[in-house]
Order: sequence, then C-alpha cells, then structure tokens
Amino acid sequence: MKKQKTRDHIIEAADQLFYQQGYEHTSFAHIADDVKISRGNFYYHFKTKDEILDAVISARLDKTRKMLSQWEQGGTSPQDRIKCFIRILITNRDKILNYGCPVGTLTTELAKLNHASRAEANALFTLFRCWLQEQFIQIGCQEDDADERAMHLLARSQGVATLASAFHDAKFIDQEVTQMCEWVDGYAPV
Amino acid sequence: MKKQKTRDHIIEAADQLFYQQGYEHTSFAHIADDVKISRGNFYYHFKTKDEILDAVISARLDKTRKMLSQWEQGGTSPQDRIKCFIRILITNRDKILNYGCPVGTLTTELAKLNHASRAEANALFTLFRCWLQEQFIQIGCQEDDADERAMHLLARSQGVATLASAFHDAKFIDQEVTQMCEWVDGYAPV
DNA sequence: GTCTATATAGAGATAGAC
DNA sequence: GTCTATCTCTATATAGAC
Repeated sequence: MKKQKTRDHIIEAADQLFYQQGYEHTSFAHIADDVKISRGNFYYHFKTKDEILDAVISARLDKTRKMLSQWEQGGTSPQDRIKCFIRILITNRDKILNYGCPVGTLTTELAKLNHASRAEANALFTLFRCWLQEQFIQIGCQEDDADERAMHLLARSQGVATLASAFHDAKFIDQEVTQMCEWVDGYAPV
Repeated sequence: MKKQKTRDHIIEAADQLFYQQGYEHTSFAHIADDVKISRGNFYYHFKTKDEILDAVISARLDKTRKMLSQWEQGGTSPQDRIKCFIRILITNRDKILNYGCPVGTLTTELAKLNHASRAEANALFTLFRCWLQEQFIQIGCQEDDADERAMHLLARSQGVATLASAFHDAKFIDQEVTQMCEWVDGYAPV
C-alpha cells in the first residue's frame, strides 16, 4: 500500500495531463517531470504507456463509482439525484471551459486512435448511463424509456461541455443546466 | 488552377485522415501514402504540418458556407431550414458512428493541443451558430433568444454525435433527431 | 526503487538530383 | 513538380549501476 506512493503519483499526474493535453500528446518525460522522477524510474512502475492509460481509466472508474454512490445517499428523491449529475457541469465549470468533459474527450480520442482501451474508457459512460437509468426507473419510467432519458441527459451534458469549451462560455453552461433541471422536474412522480 | 491538382489531393486526403484519426496522430507519411506521392514532394506543396491543417480548415469552411447557402435556398420555412441542419446527423450517420462530428472532434483536439489554429477551427462552429441564429430570428425570436436556441441545437447535435459514436448506436441518432425536429416545430410562427 | 546512459523507431523537415 | 537521401529531434523503451 504505502509502497505504491510513487505509482499513485504517476497515475494522478497522468490523469491530469491526459485530461488537459490528451493521451497521445502527453509524453513520459512530461509525466516524469510532474512527478519529479526520472524517465528510467518510470518504467519500474509501468512497462508501457498503455499500462498507464489503463491505470488512469481504472482510477477514474473507481472515483466515479464512489461519486455515484455518494449521490445515491445524498439525494432525497430520484429527481434530486439526477440533478446532482447535471450540476457537475457547474462544479467543474472552470475545467470544462478549458478542457471539456474528461469522459467525452478521452473516449473520442481513443476512438480516433482505435486504441485497445477504448472499451474501458466507454465503461465510464456506461457507469453514468446505468446510474441515470436507475434513477429514471425510480421516478416511474419503464426500463427502455428510462435508458432513453439517461442517454438524452448524457448527450446534452456532452454537448454543453463541447460548446462551452469551444466558445469559452460559462453563461451557456448555467443556462443549459437550468433547462435540464427543469426538464427533470417535468418528470416528477408519474 | 489545374496546376494545384496534387495540392488539392493532399488537402482532401489530409481532411479525411484528420477526421478519422485525428490531426496529431496523422503523419506526413500516411497522407503521402494516400495521395501516392513521396514525402519529399509533399514539402513542395506545404512547408509545415500546420499549413496543411489551415488549408483543411479553410476547405471545410468553404464547403460549409456552400452547404448553408444551399439550405438557405432549399427550405421553404426557417423551420424547414433548421431541420436541414438537424438531419445532417442522419445524412452522415455512418461516419458519425465511427468518428464523431468532424467539427466537434477537431476543435476539441486543437483545444487540448493549444494549437495556433484553434480559433480557425472554432469559426466552423460560429458559421453554424450564426446561420441557425438567423433562422430563429426569421421565426420571430429576439436576437439573444435566437442565439440561445442556436447554441442549444448545436450542443444537442454535438452530444448526440459523441454518445452515438461511443456506443455505436444508430437508433439513438434517429430518436434524438426526431425529438429535435419536434422541438423546432414547437417554435412555429409566433 | 531510483538513477544515468543508451538503443531504436518514427516524426517533421531539408537538400539537391532529375 | 516529383523524387531519393539525409538531417534532426523527440518519443517509447531497455540495460545496468547504485
């Protein structure tokens, strides 16, 4: 556990850099610089760049699962829980304005690279999708309908992140978040 | 004009490859291979990779302007013209399922690379944004309101492309296109 | 576990012949 | 206008000392 301190630092630095600069554009040298270790030492912890990517995705999956289960406990109604999801656009506004959505931009990049870990990255989307579907089911939606709404919300969040980043427009995020929250409240107890 | 045949071939090949594999991931060698010229000849036409990117963006801007002015003539009502925009998701469905939206994925990549041509790529978004705004004004919206709706539609299209690509889900595109078309018709003559 | 030094491959870019 | 040959730089990855 304690022995893996450097390894964890590498994962954390890689996570940030992959998000800010993209996976391919980020070099070992850059990560090593951030962690303040030599490039040689690097390979003691990870044999290939792909291994770091897998570790980063794995860490993001863990973090996301924890976040979702926290929302699960926090919200009093499924609508409230869904609004927790919508409001991450506000919580992470500054980062989104600069680098877009960490999930969307990674999956898009890996798709273009036709990368082996593409499926793992997509699992991040699936995590949100299934969680949202479950909330819509609790509202009273049928399974298919709930999934459709989950996808709808995911897509809107993605679009908002992309456009807000392109135009560096914080106000647009706020507007759309408000609209999405209203949309969710429109599906109040059926 | 006729002398630029090779140059045009390069731009066209680069355009496709940048879309399918991303800008950074596409090498001169790959483009040259596609065009069936040597890497050396390449540099007669373009001195740097950035120059090709600018030429590609410029070509995309031209093509987009032509497409928008065609829609301008084709549609009988502003609603119809806006639906032309929405339906490109259907027209380009197969490519979108594989590579996402060419505008969104390029601007996102250039943003992460902090590339000098980032603004030029964003101009592609602006082209659609202003055109859509104009249509909403013709429907009867105020200027600010029209822009808000333009951004809203752009964002939804982006989100649909991103999610459809991640889950390789053609049906999702169709569903969302239907919903967006209904949304537009909801803004019939005010 | 961390370092320095080095191997190897691929990229962008140039020079000069044809 | 197109080619071959080559330069240079940077990236991933390895070897071996400490």
